[in-house]
Amino acid sequence: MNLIIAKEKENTKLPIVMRAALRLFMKKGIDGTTIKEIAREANVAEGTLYRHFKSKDDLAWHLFRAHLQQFTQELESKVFAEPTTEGRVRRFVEASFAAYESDPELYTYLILREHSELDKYAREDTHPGHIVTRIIAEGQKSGEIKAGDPLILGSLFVGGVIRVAVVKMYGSIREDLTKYAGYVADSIWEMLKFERTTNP
Amino acid sequence: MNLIIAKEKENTKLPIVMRAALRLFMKKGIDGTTIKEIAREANVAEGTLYRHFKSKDDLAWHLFRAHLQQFTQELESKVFAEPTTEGRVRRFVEASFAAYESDPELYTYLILREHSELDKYAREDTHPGHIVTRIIAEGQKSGEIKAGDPLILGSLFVGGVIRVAVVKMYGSIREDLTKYAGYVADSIWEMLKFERTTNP
Amino acid sequence: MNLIIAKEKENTKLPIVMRAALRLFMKKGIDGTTIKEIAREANVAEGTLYRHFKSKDDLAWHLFRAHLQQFTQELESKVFAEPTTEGRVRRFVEASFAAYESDPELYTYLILREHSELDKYAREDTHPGHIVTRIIAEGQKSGEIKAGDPLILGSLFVGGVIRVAVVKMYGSIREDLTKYAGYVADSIWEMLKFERTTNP
Amino acid sequence: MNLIIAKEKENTKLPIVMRAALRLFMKKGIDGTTIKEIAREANVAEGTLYRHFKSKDDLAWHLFRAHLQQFTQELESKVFAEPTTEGRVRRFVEASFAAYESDPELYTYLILREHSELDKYAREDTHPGHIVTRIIAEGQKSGEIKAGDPLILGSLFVGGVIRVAVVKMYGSIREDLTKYAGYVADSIWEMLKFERTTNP
DNA sequence: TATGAATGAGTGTTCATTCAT
DNA sequence: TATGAATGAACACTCATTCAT
Repeated sequence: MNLIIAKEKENTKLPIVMRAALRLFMKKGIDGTTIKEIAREANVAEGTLYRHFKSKDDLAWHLFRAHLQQFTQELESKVFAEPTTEGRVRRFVEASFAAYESDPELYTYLILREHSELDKYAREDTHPGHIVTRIIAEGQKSGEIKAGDPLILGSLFVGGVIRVAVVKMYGSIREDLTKYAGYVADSIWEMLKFERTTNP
Repeated sequence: MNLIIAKEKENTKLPIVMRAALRLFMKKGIDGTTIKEIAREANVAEGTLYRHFKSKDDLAWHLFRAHLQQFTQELESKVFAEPTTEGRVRRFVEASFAAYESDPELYTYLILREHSELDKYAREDTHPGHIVTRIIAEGQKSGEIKAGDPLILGSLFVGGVIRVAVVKMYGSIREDLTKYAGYVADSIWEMLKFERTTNP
Repeated sequence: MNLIIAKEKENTKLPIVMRAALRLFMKKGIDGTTIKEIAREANVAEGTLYRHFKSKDDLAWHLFRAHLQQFTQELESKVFAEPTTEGRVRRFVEASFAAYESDPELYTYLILREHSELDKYAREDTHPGHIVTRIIAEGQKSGEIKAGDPLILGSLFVGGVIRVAVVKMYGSIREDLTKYAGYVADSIWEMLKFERTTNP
Repeated sequence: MNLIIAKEKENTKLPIVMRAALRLFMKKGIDGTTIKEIAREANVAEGTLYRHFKSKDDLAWHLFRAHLQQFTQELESKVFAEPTTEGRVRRFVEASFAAYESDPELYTYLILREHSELDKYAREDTHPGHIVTRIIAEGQKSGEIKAGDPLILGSLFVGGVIRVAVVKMYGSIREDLTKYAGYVADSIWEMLKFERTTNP
């Protein structure tokens, strides 16, 4: 997981600018970050930003949209490569935690922070929450997952995964999240699975 | 659940101002909201705000801190009035959903939005996540909850609850959340409970 | 001839700001004048301008439109109070020169400078040129003025008057323009009048 | 009448750049036009402009000065080739209108627009107004033109000619100006000529 | 000669805050 | 207590100009 847009124009200052903006947006929010700060963090003149983006909002939006889309697509293809629902749940958790660890700044910006500044653009349609809903819905059809509104079950699932990452982000967890992936996946599976009544 | 500070001085413009600020902060973030907007929303002159608060930050912080503390305390006493862990889980879910429904603006401001602007003040110590961690830890001691890092299990628990509220906030859920409380509590309990092996 | 808008709110800094802006716009053009300069000239903070006008353009436009309209209306009523066409021509010249001398800054801003910045708004409809065209047209109908396109004759008339003021503005003329009014009116009248062929 | 500087180096991008700048300066003023816009209009990179001109001001000034000088000189020699004053007046009007029609953009830039941005350079010395003043002065000496301040009479003369062109520029006149040259010249001559009293 | 990314001083504008009324 | 005009530092953004390629 890495800044994809930045790779297009590698011989300009674009990647440096994007990484600087990402770091600051993540830490202080979009409204809370000034152009001056981004320029300073990137060791670049203020005007340089405007060669690549029409406005600060445009920068924030590109950073958000393109990467979230890519992340969600990769996640989706990984997850649905698994045949069983239980395997899919496990994969989702593993891939999410791996993504966090491989680029905590980007993952935090995309998934963990609520950017009310971006509400004016539609934000929900590419969220990984949709993948989870699909896992649930298909699992219910095949009888692997218990009955219930997929939106609710999906929220319990994805909310748990996100929250673990948030707690790590705030510093309460020291170890690599991937260490917990198995345990987390098992726990979530207990919640979702269709309980076959055992015979007397 | 109601704006308590506001009740202290009912004959001034304070409650109107606070409610206006809350609504705007929730919708557009703290940095994204201007004093002018708050004044306009409250039908008050700009200077008037400074009779009641030292600064915009002060307003945001009071709004946040006092209500979060009150909310967390009420929640804690309700939850631990229950003797069994399963009952506590149920109570937590019910009270959270009820709080959302009784004042969605306040709940969103306190719990659902990440306010990076408030990071300068400590924010974690009064979060309902702490209640959950305590439920888990005590439940493990009494053998009702399965083994595992309470921080992780607590995150799965509280993350699920929060996520359901977020999804409702974004408009994907129509019904009153309290309708789902039982189902959600059951599901979470499946995830947390100590599994007694049924057979010899 | 004086700043009319400014009179509405005499206890604010509005009149000072308008006069300062007028002076600078006249001297350096609208685009060539900065907000900082206006503020400095008016001994006022930059932000103050924005309490009274939405933008620099808005200021320039109000300054232009309202005063041009008032000037044109006053001129029109003065001119058409005269019964004869020759009297009207004389009145137009006198009133124009008097207006220049009573407030050269305002007259220059309104009439003498071409503000390409204001082209986006319609500019022609309230110009004194329209008065002149009407004088000509009515004079032709009554037989006092010779035949010919009123637009052309009107342009010769008003262009001459304007040019005299421009030359004075650039400093080539020392005396008060009103001194020349009679001579100028006579000259223009020679150009416009219907020439009765004198009998042998 | 054509862009002469442009002809010097016909194999470079210079003429295209100058024509583009002229068009934009005329439409939006010098301050109102950016280097980026000129470059875009000329299909040239921004940096390219600086091969040919030291600065934007330099470009504007060259465009103005060289062409105005050439225009004025041509006009002057045409006018004073005429022996009679009445012929000179006629020639001045004809040549001015012909110049407008052959290159309205250039004529507008040179004569019709007031460029306060160029005030820092002396602007008056090559203006066609000077030709007119000379026509008047010589005509008075020879008894063909009536008494009066040549500056005033000249302003009435040249102001009329300019105003007709301005009105055409703003679109109120449809026909070719040269069609009106005779009528305009006659009218102006009525205003200027020495009136011989016809009878005893 | 031509390019266009980079620069940074400067622009118009915003906005939290102050203060005379 | 309440007002809203005034403030000025800070903001997002522009643009003439430079420079490595």
